[in-house]
Amino acid sequence: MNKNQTTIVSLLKDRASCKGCGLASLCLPVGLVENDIDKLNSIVTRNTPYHRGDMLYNQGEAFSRIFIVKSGSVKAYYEDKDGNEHVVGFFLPGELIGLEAIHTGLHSCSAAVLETTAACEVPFEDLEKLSSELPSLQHQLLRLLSREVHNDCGMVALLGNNSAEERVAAFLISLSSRFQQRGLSAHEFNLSMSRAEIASFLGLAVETVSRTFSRFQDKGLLEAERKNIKIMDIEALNEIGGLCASTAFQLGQKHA
Amino acid sequence: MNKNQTTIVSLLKDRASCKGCGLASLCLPVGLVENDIDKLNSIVTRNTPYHRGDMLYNQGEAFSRIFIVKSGSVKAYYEDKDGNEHVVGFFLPGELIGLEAIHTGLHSCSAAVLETTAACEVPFEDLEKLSSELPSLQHQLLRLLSREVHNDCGMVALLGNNSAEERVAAFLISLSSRFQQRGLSAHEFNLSMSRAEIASFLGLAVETVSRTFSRFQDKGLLEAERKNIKIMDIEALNEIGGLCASTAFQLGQKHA
DNA sequence: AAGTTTGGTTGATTCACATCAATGAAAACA
DNA sequence: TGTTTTCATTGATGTGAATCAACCAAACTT
Repeated sequence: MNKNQTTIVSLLKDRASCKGCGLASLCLPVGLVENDIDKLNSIVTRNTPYHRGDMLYNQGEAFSRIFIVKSGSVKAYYEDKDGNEHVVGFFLPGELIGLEAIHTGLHSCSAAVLETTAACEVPFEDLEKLSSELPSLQHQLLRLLSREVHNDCGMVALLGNNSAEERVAAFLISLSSRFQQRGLSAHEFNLSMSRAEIASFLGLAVETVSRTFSRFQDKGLLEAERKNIKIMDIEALNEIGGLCASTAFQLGQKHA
Repeated sequence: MNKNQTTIVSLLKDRASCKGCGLASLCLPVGLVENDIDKLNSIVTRNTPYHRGDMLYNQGEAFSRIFIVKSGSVKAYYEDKDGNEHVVGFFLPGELIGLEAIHTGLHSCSAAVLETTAACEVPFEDLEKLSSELPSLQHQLLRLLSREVHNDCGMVALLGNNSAEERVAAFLISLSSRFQQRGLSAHEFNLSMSRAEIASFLGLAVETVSRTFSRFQDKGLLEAERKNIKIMDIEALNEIGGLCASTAFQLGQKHA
């Protein structure tokens, strides 16, 4: 094996480990030294890719592990007694899924994959154990849980106080800024979720979401061609939806 | 000092420490052995009582410590750019306040006391440090953060999908069960928050909350005499509001 | 390539809740 | 004790978004 081959092999290894992961700056490794990242890596499983409709876990299931989106996207939802689905969150790369279940030990919602998605899996017991050995990891885990609380507070504020236009604008702003954080375009992106899923998440009817998209398009704020969204006037959208939940809540990091 | 006096003194000491606190089974000490509770106790400050309107912290303030309600109650809210107040949560004894701020290091909302209230104060740095020494404490801290996520998810579901009647019923059920958990009556209690604060939290107008109370009263589900609430038919209320956010979310522990 | 299904858009109608307005009753204050 | 202020209730009216309904365009079938 010559030197070049060694380099390639080790690069490939890195790509498939926490160390080489491009999301490390958003995820659990934040603040960890290289040696500790290796320890974290040793408790992480990388599954074969999931496809649209695949479930990470189901409502009612026992909690044993958290998932982290590596690429693709995931929705969290629960089914009510009539079997209606209610979306409570969307997850993008670097975001942790399943945190709501630590408390009771049971998942209170289901997590379904929205498109071809890679995810890391971390047994929670192992994560807890390692966290008590590595203060930095404990710190980041607490921060990520807090991020979730923060974002959910923002959603409560949004759903409690804002109009359909404000909700949709806030949703688009949120996605845009999260894509940007991940090195993607803030101005053009594809939605992995349907209008119905957006509507469910925002507490609106599908028709209202559709009409709001059309109205924004008429005003020249964006161009929506099915799943493809081009944001033309991000300032104006921000004006409508960005500040309504106030500067206090940047719904930036996770859902909405 | 005779033996009786010694006993009384140590009892009083206990009352003012985590060890003797009646809320220990809901709060951070869960799962800790006596010796570890003492360590926890050593980083907790018990402030002189707060009064209605006093602030625990203000939106925008730097985060340094969490609060835990010992008696009384607290609301969390944020002010939008127009100065309107939006309630995002109510906290009862044993519930942790300020968790949303760990992530950014800044409080994204304000916390105001609703009635004469005692609260414990825990410097977060100390709590983190102690948590990495005591795995049980780390575990409970994670559980309490997760409880918050869980409850907020429930609120998102409630606000996104349910009618005014369902929201008010769910709110009352939630309070009722939380009072019961704390050894108080599930059937009769006093609201520490105004109708306007309830309305803000539930994303409704004051008038709608008031009318809904009246309608419930007409149906014989409850008797509301200003702040005093007597629940007459908890089953029926559960039927309206309890199951709507499904069995998945018991909004029981924290905020409505 | 025609038929079927699914997802999205648009229009017409309805309704639940917000808003506006007035009144009453309890605290708060002088 | 009267006055002011605040909070809760109830009624009348208006409206934003849900619902109902039709249609269109992709995407999937065979």
